[in-house]
Amino acid sequence: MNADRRGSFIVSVGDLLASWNLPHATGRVYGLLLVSEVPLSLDMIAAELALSKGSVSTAVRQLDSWGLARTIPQPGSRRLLVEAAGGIASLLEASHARAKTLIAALREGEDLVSTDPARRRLEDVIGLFASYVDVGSQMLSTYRRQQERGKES
Amino acid sequence: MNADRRGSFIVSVGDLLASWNLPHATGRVYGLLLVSEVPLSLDMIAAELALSKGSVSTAVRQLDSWGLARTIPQPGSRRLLVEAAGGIASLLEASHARAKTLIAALREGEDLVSTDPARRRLEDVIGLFASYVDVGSQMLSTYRRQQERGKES
DNA sequence: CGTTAGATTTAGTACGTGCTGAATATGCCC
DNA sequence: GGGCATATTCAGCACGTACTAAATCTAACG
Repeated sequence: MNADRRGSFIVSVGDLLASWNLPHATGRVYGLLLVSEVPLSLDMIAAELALSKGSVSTAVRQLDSWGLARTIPQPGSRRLLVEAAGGIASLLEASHARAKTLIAALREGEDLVSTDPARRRLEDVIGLFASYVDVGSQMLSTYRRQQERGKES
Repeated sequence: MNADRRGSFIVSVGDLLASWNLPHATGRVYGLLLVSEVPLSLDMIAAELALSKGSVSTAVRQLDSWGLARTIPQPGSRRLLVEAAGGIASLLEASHARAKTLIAALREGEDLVSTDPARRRLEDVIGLFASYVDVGSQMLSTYRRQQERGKES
């Protein structure tokens, strides 16, 4: 049945966002939005995902604040429709920001150890982590550039 | 004072490992090992980090299982000494492994949505995440190669 | 063997966090 | 303004998880 695949897709997206420390429920809402062809109301979301209206409300606001969803007010009603708004790029960038302050803190302590087997080990760990973050950042910025190009056409 | 810098370095390493879902205490143990010139006993670790012996024991075993520390048995005593063993590379690789099964699950659901504004959006999200993981993997494997080269000299 | 020094395991506890349901706020229409 | 529909906020609860302290296990040495 197809509802199964839909369901497992949705929980996968939940896992994905959970790995960036968003609540699983919030991630599932995003997953649902991604596979929906049309914008959804909060009640529909709550019904399909078996969540309370309260949870859905906060989840949507979180998604909105991360740029993962946008809410469309309906003229003549208080009802909001919600749709996915592209990119997890902002999530990745946020975690990079955290990572960079972390790297700075590590560098700060780098000269606490001076003699050599330990010193090399330390530099190696910090260096690896730093270049890991770097390569991700680079990739993100080229992605951003491509996206801009796509828009202006 | 220098103990402060030492301390904040240690909690930074704790934060770092915590971002890979290891307990903060475990991460702090790793941090302490990184800035120690000599191997430490479990009791010393417990004393310096104000942790119970039990916590330190499990923390060390976790680190060992991730290849982040190794334990050195002392002949003629039951006491173990512990030292840092390089690389967070294995942590990164593990999270990549998780990410790849995740990507597979997402691809599985990709054709749940067929008509086009939604379809493109979905492909974009999955594609970005996939290439993000890819670039990290590549970087890790070149790192591994360099390390091998360093060893064999 | 018994004792001692240490590491490991286990039961219990405390804490953070996310979800629910109810209460409250806000906008819409008459 | 009153009443209705919908969204938001908040207090309370439930659950997972990590830490502690005590009990248990294991090895070394007399």
